[in-house]
Amino acid sequence: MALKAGVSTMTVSRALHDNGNVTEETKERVLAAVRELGYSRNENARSLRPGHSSNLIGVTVTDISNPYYGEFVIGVEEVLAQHGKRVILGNTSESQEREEQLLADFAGRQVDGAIVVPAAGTEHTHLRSMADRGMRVVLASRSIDGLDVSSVVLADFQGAYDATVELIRSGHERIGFVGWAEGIYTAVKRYAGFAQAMSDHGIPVEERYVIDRVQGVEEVEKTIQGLFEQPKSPTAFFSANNRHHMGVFRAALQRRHELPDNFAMVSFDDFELSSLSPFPVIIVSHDPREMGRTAAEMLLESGREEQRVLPVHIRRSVRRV
Amino acid sequence: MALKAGVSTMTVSRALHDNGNVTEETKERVLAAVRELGYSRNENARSLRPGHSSNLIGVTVTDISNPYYGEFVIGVEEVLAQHGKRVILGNTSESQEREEQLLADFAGRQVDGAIVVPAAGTEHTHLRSMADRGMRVVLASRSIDGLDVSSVVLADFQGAYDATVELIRSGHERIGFVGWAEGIYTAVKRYAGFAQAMSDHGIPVEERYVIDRVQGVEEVEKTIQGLFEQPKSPTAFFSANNRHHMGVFRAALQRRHELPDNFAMVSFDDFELSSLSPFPVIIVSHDPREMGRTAAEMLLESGREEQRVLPVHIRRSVRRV
DNA sequence: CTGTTAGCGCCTTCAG
DNA sequence: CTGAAGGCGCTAACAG
Repeated sequence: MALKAGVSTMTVSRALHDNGNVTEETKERVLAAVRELGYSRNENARSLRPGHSSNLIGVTVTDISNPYYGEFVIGVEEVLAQHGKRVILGNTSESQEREEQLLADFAGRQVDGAIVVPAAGTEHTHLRSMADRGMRVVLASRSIDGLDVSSVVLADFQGAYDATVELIRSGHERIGFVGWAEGIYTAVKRYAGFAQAMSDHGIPVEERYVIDRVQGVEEVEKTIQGLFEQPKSPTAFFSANNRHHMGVFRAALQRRHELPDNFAMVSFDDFELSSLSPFPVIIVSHDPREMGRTAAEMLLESGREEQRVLPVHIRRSVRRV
Repeated sequence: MALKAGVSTMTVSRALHDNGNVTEETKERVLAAVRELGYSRNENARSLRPGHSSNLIGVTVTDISNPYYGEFVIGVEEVLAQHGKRVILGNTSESQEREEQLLADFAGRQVDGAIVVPAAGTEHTHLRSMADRGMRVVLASRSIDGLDVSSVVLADFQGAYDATVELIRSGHERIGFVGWAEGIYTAVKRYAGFAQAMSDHGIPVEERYVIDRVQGVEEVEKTIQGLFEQPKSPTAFFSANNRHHMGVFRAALQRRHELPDNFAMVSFDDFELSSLSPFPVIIVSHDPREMGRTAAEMLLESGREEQRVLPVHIRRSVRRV
C-alpha cells in the first residue's frame, strides 16, 4: 500500500497515530503518500483487533418518514458522533421479522450496541437473546414489559391522563379515542391514561368510540367520518399520535359546520399547523430529539439496566386564524 | 469459539455456508452449537478477505427530520435490503464539514458506495477525490455541475416553470419567490424555472419579492409577514420547498382577510394539509421514495456515470373546507 | 468429508 | 527510531 512511500506498514501506522516514535521527516513522507493515494485506514480490520470496537451502533425505528423519528435519529447521531461512532439505520415498518433480521445483522457487524424502537407485537425473544449474548440494547419510545433492558419512554400515561382531564373539564363526555393497538406500548399506555381519567370522572368509555386497527391517515379519516354519521357521535377526540391526529383533523374539518361549538381534540405529539385549527387542540408535546440523545447516552454509559421517563407538556393551541 | 462443538473453524464455516461438503450429522451439531452460543459470523472479518465487500452503503442527507428525506431513505433501504446491504446514515444539516467527515469515515469502513444529498455550498472537492479513489458515489436530489458522478434529480426547472405558468394564467403578476439559495441545486433550478416562466410572459421579477437566506419555518413566516405590510405586496407566492411553503402558508393564513380574492400559492413538494388551504395551492408533487430506490439502483448497477431526471406532477389542491 | 495453511489490514510486542 | 513476527475471524486452496 502506502509502502510505496518507502517504509513499512508499521511506520505508516505509527505516523497515522501521531503518538509513536517517528522522525518528523518520515512522518511527513508518509502523510504525503497518504494524501496522494487517498489512503484511509481500514476500520473493519482495525475493529478486528482485540480490545477494539466497531464504533457502529445499530438503530431501528418503525417509520423514518415520520418526522418524530427523524428528529429522534438526529438526537442519537448528535451524541454518537461526539464519540466517533456511526449509525447503521434500519426501518422496520412495524415488522417483527425485519427487526429480527436487522438485529441479527447488527450482531454480525459487531456493533457496540443497538437502539431499538420495537415494532408492534409481543414476540420479543430475539431482543432477549441479543441482550443475553452481550449486545447492549436500549429501547426507545416503547418499552417491553418483562424484558430487563434499558429503555427511555415518555410519560405516556400521565400525559394522556392530563390531556383527557382537560377535555372533561371543558364539558366533554362523549370522547373518542383513536389509535389503540395491542402490542404497541405507547398506544396501550396512552389509552390507559385516557381510560383512567374517564373513570376517575365517572364517565364510561364507550366501546364504539374507541378506534383501533387503523393504519394510515386516509383510513383514520374515513373511519372518523363514518363515526360522525352516526347519532351521538363524539364531541371530542383523543388521538394517540400525530398520524392519527392528522386523520381525525381532516375528518373534522370536512364536517366543520355540523360539529358542536365546543368540539375539541387532543393530539399526542405536536402538530405543525396546530395554530390554524378552527377547533381547540390540546397538544401533548415532547422532544423527540432529546429522546434520541438520551437513548444514545444510556447506550454509552455502561451502567446497569435502567428506565428513564421523559416529560411531556400539555399545551393548548393558540388559534391564529 | 464454536469449536466447543467438537470441530474446526473450517467445518463451522462450511456448515454455515451450507454448500460445502459436510455430513448432515456434523452440520446439525454445528448449527446446534451456533444456536446455543448465539454465535454469528463476524462480518468485519469476512469483508477483510479478498473479493469480499462490506455490504455497507453510506448515505448522507441534509435533514432526516424532513419527511421527504425519510421517505427517500426508506426507498434506498428497500432496494439495498434486497441485496443484503445495510445503510450507514449521516445527517449533515447542510454542513460541508460534516459531510466531509462522514465520507471519510465511509471510506474507512470500506463501504460499497455512497449516496449523497450534497450539503449547501460549492466546495465539493472531497466528493471529487472520493470518486477518484474508486468509491462509487451517487448524488441524489441535488446534482453538482462539473462533477462527473451519477446523480438522480427531479425535473426541477420544468416543474417550477409549469407551476409558475399556472399562476400567471390565473392573472398573477406580482409573484413572490421564497427559497432562493446560492449553492443549493434545487433552489437554483427551481428559481431558474420560475424566472424563465416570468420572462417568457413578459413579467419582470421584482427583486424585493425574492426571498433568500431564510432558514426555518418561523423565519420565513416573519419575513413574509413583513412583505405583506409593504404596499403592492405579492398576490401569489412560489415556495421552493415544503419547509418554505409552511412559513408562507402560516403568514398568509394570518393575513387571510386582507389578501386579494385570488391569492394563490405554489408549493414545490407535496403538503399534507393542502386540502385544508383556504387559498388555491398549486402543488409540484413527486415521489421521494422512488428517488431513493433509483439512487440505490444506480449505485448497484456498475455502469458508467449517468444523470437521471424523475418527473414531477402539477396538481391543484382541492379545497375541502 | 474434514483439517491445515495462509493472508486479508491492522497494531501490540519484541528485536534490532 | 524502525522493522519483523504474530494473531484478531474468516475462508479459498490444498492436503489427508
